[in-house]
Amino acid sequence: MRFGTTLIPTLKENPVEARVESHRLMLRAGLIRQLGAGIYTWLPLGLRVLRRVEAIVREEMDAAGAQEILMPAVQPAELWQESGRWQMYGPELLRFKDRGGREFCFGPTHEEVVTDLVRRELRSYRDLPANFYQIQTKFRDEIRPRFGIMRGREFLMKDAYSFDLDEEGLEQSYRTMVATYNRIFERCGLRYRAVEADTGAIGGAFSHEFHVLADSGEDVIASCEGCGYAANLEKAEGLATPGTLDVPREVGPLRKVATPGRKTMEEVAEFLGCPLTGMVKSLVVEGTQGAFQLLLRGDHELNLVKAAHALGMDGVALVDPERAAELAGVGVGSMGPVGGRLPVLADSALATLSGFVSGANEEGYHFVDGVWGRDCPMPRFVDLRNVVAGDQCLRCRAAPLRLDRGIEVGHVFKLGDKYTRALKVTVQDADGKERTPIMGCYGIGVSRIVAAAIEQNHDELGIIWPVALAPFAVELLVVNPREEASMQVARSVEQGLRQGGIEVLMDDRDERLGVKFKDADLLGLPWRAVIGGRSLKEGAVEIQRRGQPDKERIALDQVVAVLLARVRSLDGITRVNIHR
RNA sequence: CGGGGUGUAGCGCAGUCUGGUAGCGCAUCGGCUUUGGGAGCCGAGGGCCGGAGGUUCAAAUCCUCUCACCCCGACCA
Repeated sequence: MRFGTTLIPTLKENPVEARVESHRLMLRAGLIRQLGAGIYTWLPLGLRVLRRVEAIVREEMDAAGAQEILMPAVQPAELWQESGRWQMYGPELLRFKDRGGREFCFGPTHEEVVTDLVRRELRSYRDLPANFYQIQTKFRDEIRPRFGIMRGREFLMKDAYSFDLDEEGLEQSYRTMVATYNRIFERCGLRYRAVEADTGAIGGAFSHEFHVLADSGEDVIASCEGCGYAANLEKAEGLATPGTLDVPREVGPLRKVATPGRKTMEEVAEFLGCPLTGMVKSLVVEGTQGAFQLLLRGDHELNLVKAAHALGMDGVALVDPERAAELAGVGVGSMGPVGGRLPVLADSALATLSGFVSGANEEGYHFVDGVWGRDCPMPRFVDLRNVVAGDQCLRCRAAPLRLDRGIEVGHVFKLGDKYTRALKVTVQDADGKERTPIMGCYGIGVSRIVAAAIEQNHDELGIIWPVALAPFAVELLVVNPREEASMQVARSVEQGLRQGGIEVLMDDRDERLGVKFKDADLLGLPWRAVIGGRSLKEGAVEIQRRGQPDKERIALDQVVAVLLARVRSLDGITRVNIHR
């Protein structure tokens, strides 16, 4: 492909609206253009990357025995009413009517459609297991789209749905998908981590997320360097590092001390000379089952997902200070477990505390030397907090947890019979009895992978594509395209590489050299070959790996062979063909 | 949804407070020079000032309404 005749509108300046590197670079390198909030056009170069991700996903899904289909993006409301999600889904679901006034939505996901398909077409246990997937444009009317492609409203997703007769079958399907996902992200050349995840409202037993590691990631994931345990922050459990009061000791009687004007944990800790780890923090949450006072160690953070689970609610929210004061009968800076009026739940890390400091449920006072069971009823201790770096791993108890930031690019989970039951799907088993199949569902954010790959692979000059995803493996940079001799060399190298199965981008623009170099750095193709100028005079072509400082001169008759070998060996990754 | 902000040439912005009929840099087009890291000089083209209504002799500028987009906080591939 020729640079000069392709729409690659690179930008010299940084777009003001882009806050993360991937968004900036995708705009600057001319991969995408914004049409509306969270809605983007993919330009030729960006589309090629998208197609590469798709191709890898397809190959691996097909190899795993999944069948590709393509379901409608527009879905009738009836199906969603049947599953109950028409009411449940909320404003994120884009709804509209056709000319006849019939209601539809633009699919944010396709459980209903695929389940409907299966109920119509599959009759027998012999039709199972089955796994259908598609690569489809989805739309979710996000509260706040941001970071460009990373959190757009319209996005490209691979979604797959497995159907099995029983739990063992589902387990097998699930394992296959986890293995497939590992291969997919490895082939993409990304540094990623698979982590255990919360199953959310659907409540299935098992769920994993796949995160591309990047400092700018919106999610936090915890992992153990000893045993390999990894989970997202919502789910991760750890053993808190003991504080100074976590040792059995003689504790005097409960004392009430004046702490005028001290509200925050830090203020009280400093005033009383007590470590944060010896303090009990009270937070008020409210949900469908009412309000509760949650207790955490002074240095810990509440995890709302865990709180909801512990309280048996779908979700809970931290209430604002006014509401908290109203519910607890005392201001937020003065609450404590001793003599409070709300039902209490305590974080496990508090169980070993002897002689804690807490609010006295009286404005301007705190209690010192509180003891569970003596000064207040023994609370129920459960995991309520976010782990912090350095907590001990609960699985192996031999190594600390570390925290990293990640971008969620894949999610697999066991759905169970939620949809097959709601839509009354049955197949006959070997005994002729009707059985309800159980489902697994498996998503990959295809377009998000493109952004995540850039987020993970760039420098101050531009993108540094992993070979597997690069829109082209090689850029041929023609120093002076008006020199017929240069162009002849360029064309023959281009042809040689193409015959070797590698597509190239030839920058044949009549631009100043500096412009072409800058654009080459920005686009970030893995190899750059400079044709012309001083090297060509010596019968050579200069090649350079993007991101590496050293340049090599290769004799003209060797260029094609060398580049082919280099591209094929890079990262040990085979590039797949994206066209036809 | 709440809070803040911006819409003026393809991009980035000034002009708005204090009304007088639109400007700068980059990009584009032409010419000359230059040619291994975003060139220099000369010249040119391009703007219903987001939209609608109002005030005024006169509106990018003041008023009202509206639309879009961006940013900051609670949600998710």
